[in-house]
Amino acid sequence: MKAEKIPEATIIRLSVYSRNLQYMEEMGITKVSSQEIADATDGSSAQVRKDLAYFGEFGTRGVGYEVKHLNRHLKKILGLTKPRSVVIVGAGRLGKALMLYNGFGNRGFRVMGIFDKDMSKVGEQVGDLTISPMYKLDQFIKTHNIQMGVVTVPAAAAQETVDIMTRAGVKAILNFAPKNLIVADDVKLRNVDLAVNLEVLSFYMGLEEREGEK
Amino acid sequence: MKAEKIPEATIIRLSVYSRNLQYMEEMGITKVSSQEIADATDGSSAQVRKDLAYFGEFGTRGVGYEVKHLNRHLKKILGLTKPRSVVIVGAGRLGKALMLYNGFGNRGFRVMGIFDKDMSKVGEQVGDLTISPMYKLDQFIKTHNIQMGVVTVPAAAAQETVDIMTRAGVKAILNFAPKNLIVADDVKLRNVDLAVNLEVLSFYMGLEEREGEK
DNA sequence: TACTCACCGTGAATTATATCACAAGGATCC
DNA sequence: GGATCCTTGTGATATAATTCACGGTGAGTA
Ligand SMILES: NC(=O)c1ccc[n+]([C@@H]2O[C@H](COP(=O)([O-])OP(=O)(O)OC[C@H]3O[C@@H](n4cnc5c(N)ncnc54)[C@H](O)[C@@H]3O)[C@@H](O)[C@H]2O)c1
Ligand SMILES: NC(=O)c1ccc[n+]([C@@H]2O[C@H](COP(=O)([O-])OP(=O)(O)OC[C@H]3O[C@@H](n4cnc5c(N)ncnc54)[C@H](O)[C@@H]3O)[C@@H](O)[C@H]2O)c1
Repeated sequence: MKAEKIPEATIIRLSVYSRNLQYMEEMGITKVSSQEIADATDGSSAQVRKDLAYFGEFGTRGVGYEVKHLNRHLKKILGLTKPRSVVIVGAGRLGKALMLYNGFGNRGFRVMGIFDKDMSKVGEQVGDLTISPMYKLDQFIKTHNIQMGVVTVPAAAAQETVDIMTRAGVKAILNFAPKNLIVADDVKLRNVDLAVNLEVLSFYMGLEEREGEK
Repeated sequence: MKAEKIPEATIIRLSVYSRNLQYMEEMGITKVSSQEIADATDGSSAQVRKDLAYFGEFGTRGVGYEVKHLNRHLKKILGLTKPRSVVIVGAGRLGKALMLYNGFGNRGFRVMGIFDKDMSKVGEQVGDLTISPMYKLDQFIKTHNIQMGVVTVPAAAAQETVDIMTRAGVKAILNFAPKNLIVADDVKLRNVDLAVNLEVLSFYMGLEEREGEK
């Protein structure tokens, strides 16, 4: 792999390519061209090839890519070959929905625990896990060597939650709370913000509406 | 407003600025500098000013911005002054969680209906709405002039769902299904993909691990 | 083996986005 | 009312990402 810095947009696309290759694999398709990958993921074939070029040469000139082979490499690049252990903190509506989501497991992510502060929820069964109290979180992360945390607590509690997680050793966090969180440099943080997504859509709708007025 | 093309990244940041200005407003803070906005949203002050500059001049040199005034303008830009009506299709775990989410309403989004194909779910109460059957969706969108759709059905059903929505007149779609959807040019689509987010985190964790090996 | 074809891999050109740095201008104080 | 701050607004500059376009190379064919 080249030492070059890789755009995050490339990583996002690799994940989407991999998902589509997965579908192709399941459908029994064995070879694919950069153009076909582009069509399936609405991008350009040049973009597909550029993205892959950061990591090596996976295709055969004049032929294309072998679906299984390419997907195996993409999964390797994305770190999906070794299982990733995850905890969810905040067993509310969203936390439980994520807990019960199947799409999790079949990509190598294992939800090992779900935690909540509310003692009336502690003990409740969610899928095949039981909601645990917050005071057990630190020890749980250390004992089970948890690598990733998902934050589904209210915004006001999000910072204290990630502080506990990172102090215990979590190295990556997916945050659903609408709050800008602060983490150490060696911890990777991503925010999923529903409101922001809706507001971006709302902005573009506004543009169309103004067009219409003219 | 200038006719220039505005980066999507700018729109995303404006939404985040607005959220933080909202908090400031609620805390009684009346003035703020681009630097302070940058600190709250981890960006740079130059970035904040550039973003705002696409839409006009909102500050006072030597002083900064009036929180209320700036936030009012940002909301206007984002189209949050007129209420946006929304339907959710797919009353599963995720659809219900979104339905019951408060963060929706206080930014001008009104969930007007929730639909599902499964007749055993139809009639069920979710918050103050009742789950409706799919055959009513088209008429509902037309009658209530629904502008936005949220897709929380399984991937296999996502394309047919957006087809119904767009044919009925929906102009913007937020899709949670892990599927690349096709929509007409005048319909704005955004995808929220949990798996992609986790995989991006996984990738960066992989980089750290390789560092460690050296 | 030689010839053709198809499609990858990649440097170069283009376009987009972010940062820098400073002149412009309003507020405040004497 | 003039001098002094301070922070905005913005052109210029730097960096990053995408698209273009074509040379290189393996596969298939006869
Ligand atoms: N529900 C959605 O559709 C949705 C969408 C986008 C973002 N979000 C965000 O996700 C978060 C959760 O949303 P939700 O709808 O599931 O809310 P919820 O109120 O249903 O769940 C929050 C849970 O967090 C627990 N909690 C509160 N403080 C805690 C603490 N300090 N430590 C541990 N647990 C704590 C609560 O007991 C509760 O069970 C919120 O930040 C919300 O803004 C939700
Ligand atoms: N649950 C999560 O945390 C999560 C996270 C990311 C993405 N997603 C995606 O969101 C979608 C929903 O996930 P979920 O966990 O809520 O699943 P779910 O199975 O709980 O809910 C799906 C709902 O859609 C309904 N449905 C199926 N086909 C339909 C059709 N043709 N028209 C209308 N309704 C139909 C089903 O009856 C069901 O109620 C899936 O595409 C999933 O991949 C879920």
